[in-house]
Amino acid sequence: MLELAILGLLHESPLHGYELRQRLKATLGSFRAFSYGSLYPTLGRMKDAGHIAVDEGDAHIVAGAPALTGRRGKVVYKLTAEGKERFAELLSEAGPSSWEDETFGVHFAFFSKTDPEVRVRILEGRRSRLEERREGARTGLARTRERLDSYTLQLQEHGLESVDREVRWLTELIETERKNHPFH
Amino acid sequence: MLELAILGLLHESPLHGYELRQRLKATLGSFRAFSYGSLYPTLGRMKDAGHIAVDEGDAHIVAGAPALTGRRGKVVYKLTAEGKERFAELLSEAGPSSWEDETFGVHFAFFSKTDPEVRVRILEGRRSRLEERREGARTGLARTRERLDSYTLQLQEHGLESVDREVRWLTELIETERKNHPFH
DNA sequence: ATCGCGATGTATCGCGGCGATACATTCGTT
DNA sequence: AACGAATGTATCGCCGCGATACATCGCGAT
Repeated sequence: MLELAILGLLHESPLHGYELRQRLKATLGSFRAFSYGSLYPTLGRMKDAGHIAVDEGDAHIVAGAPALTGRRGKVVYKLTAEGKERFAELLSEAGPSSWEDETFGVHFAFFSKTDPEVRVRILEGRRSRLEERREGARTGLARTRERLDSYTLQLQEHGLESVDREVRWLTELIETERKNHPFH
Repeated sequence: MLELAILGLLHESPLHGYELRQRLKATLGSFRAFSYGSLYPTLGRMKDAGHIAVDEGDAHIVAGAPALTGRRGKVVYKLTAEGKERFAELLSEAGPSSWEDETFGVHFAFFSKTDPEVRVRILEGRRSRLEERREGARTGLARTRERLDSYTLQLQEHGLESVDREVRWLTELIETERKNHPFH
């Protein structure tokens, strides 16, 4: 999931870790963070997979100095050809079962790079999954309403409203999308 | 976090894993799930910690049968005295820094077992953290508004509205809480 | 009667994200 | 010149997740 975001950002220009995180915050805003504890391991994996390449900045390591462990230079990451392929692949996937919920937001942030048909598919997929979830929750609530104490009840009703709001938001987006791309 | 929920449920009656998960779904509803991949390891940890004890149901293991690895009986978990202490401890913690976001919902679900003063403290803590986050996001958005493409923008604005809604919800809850417990 | 299927039931695996932490450098303010 | 905030790289252990495996049980259809 972070992978998708990183590929998307590097698609525009090479960046090093710190910058990447700033851009991540700016792009995803309030709704998602990503700590360094996610970033660096993910970068490592992507590098191993050959999707990104590193440009070790000026390392400045003085050969003579013994046991000089510190002194790290900036490490700039850039997309490889395989990385671009991978990005396109992830953008079109819309993974029905697995990678859900949070992933949607990340993908949505890169919608302008996504094929219009795929956009609608993803929006509708997300919406129908939320609707399922909502119906399940609704009937569950109706069945157990009496047995729940007031706090649990309030929590669930709040949750339901949130899901409902989300569904309405998605519906608006889908309509707009259809208006702009009337075919499919 | 799951730990808190488990302690809360076992507080009422002993349960085995499957039941526990059903109750988890019923109590937390739409907003949180917890898979078995979380449940069983957590139960294991809690058992090691001495917070719960197991009542191995009728095991039905026939001694004579060689290499009969299968045939598992129900495993019933119940709270120990230490577990009850642990539950009280977790309920009062309200962990300011670390365990946030999702944790709040779980804790809220057990609010009726939480001290009224602590309830208000937790609600206010959650609200102020959300407000911080919101202000950060707001100023960030204002600064970068021009540079963002329309999808990113919509995502962030939707996120902001959601946080706003959440804050309003919390404010209502706090007021109700104060009305019912005018002191503190 | 039995066949199969969905619900009940326990459990593990590897992946990936998280908060905390450590450590080094650079830059602006006092 | 001293100091703290921002910049910068990196790792640690914890925990939750989806997938998967496997076994039993009750029940309705053939």
